[in-house]
Amino acid sequence: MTAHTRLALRLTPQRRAVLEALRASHDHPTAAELLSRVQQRSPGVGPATVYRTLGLLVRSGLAIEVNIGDGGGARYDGNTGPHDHLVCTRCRRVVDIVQPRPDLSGVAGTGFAVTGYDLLVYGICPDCQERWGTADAEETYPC
Amino acid sequence: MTAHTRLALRLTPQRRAVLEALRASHDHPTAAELLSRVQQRSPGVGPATVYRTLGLLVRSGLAIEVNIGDGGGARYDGNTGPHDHLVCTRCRRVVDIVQPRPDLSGVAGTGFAVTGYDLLVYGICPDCQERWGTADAEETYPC
DNA sequence: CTACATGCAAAGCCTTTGCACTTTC
DNA sequence: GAAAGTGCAAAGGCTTTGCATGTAG
Repeated sequence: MTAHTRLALRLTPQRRAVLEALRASHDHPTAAELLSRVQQRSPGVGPATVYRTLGLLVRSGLAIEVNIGDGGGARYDGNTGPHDHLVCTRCRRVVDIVQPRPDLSGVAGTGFAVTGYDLLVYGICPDCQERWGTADAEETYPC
Repeated sequence: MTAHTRLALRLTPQRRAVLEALRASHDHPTAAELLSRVQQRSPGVGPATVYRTLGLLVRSGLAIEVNIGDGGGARYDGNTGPHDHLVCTRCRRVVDIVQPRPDLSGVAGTGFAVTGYDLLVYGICPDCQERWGTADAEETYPC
C-alpha cells in the first residue's frame, strides 16, 4: 500500500537536495560526486548526511545502488524503473539499458525464494573504442 | 610483442597455498576468510600477500571476484567455469548456479562492444526461510 | 514539544603501497 | 645473480558512527 505510512521519512532541505541532485544526474554518480553537486546549491551539507540520505533512499526504493566492483565507491541511480546497467571497463561509464527479464531457471532446486536480481553487462563504450580500439578490454584507461 | 611480455607468474609456496585454499572452498570466502584458512596451514602469510595473490589470480583468470554489494569485502570463487551467483539477502550466503546466457539485446544501439556480464540473483536461502519466513526479504539477519 | 535529522570529527573497514629482506628462476 | 615476491607496517579511500546542536512535524 502506501509506503509513506510505514517509513517515517522526514522531509528536510538536505534530503530534498540529495534527491533532486540524484534525479538531475544521469551518469550514476558516486556518493562523493553527488555530495559535490549537492554542495553547489546547498553549501554546508556534509558527507555524513549524503551517505545517510542515500541509504535511506535506497531502502525506501527511491534510488538504486549500483556496485560495479571497481575500487571506487558505489554508484547511485535515481531511475527506479526496471532496467539493467552497461559498464565500460575502460572509463567506468555506466549506462542504463532495458532488457527482458533473464531466465532464472538455474535457481530451481536450490530452495531459494527469489526476490530480485542485478545484471551488469561489461563492454567498451564507443568513445573508448575510438580512442584505443577494442583490444586489451580488461585494461582501464582514463576517459 | 616480445618474448618478455609473458606474464611472469612465479610459483611460490604462498601463492600455491592461496590457490589451494580457494579451490578447497565452495562458500565464496572473503579475502580475510581466505587469509585465515591459508594461515591454518601456512602461518606467517600476511594479508598483503593474500590480497596481491588474489588480484593476480583474478587477472590471470584462475579466480573470479564476486561483489555482492553488502558492506563486507569482495568474495572470491575458484570455480572459473561459466556460472552465475545466487545470494541470500539475509545471511549473505553465495551459491553458484548455472543458467543460460541472458539476452543482452538491450545493448543494441549503445555502440558498446560487449566483453562479459555478471548476473547476481537475490533471494532467501532455505535455512533463512525456515528460521524467519519469507517476509521482510530486505532485512539482514545472522544465519 | 519531542523525536528525529544534521554536522563535525573520529573511527572502522577493506585494500593498497613503500621498503628492506628473501626467494624463484 | 637479477628480477620478482614477501612481510610488516603505514597509509589510503570509502563509509559509518558518537555526540552536541538544530529542526520538522
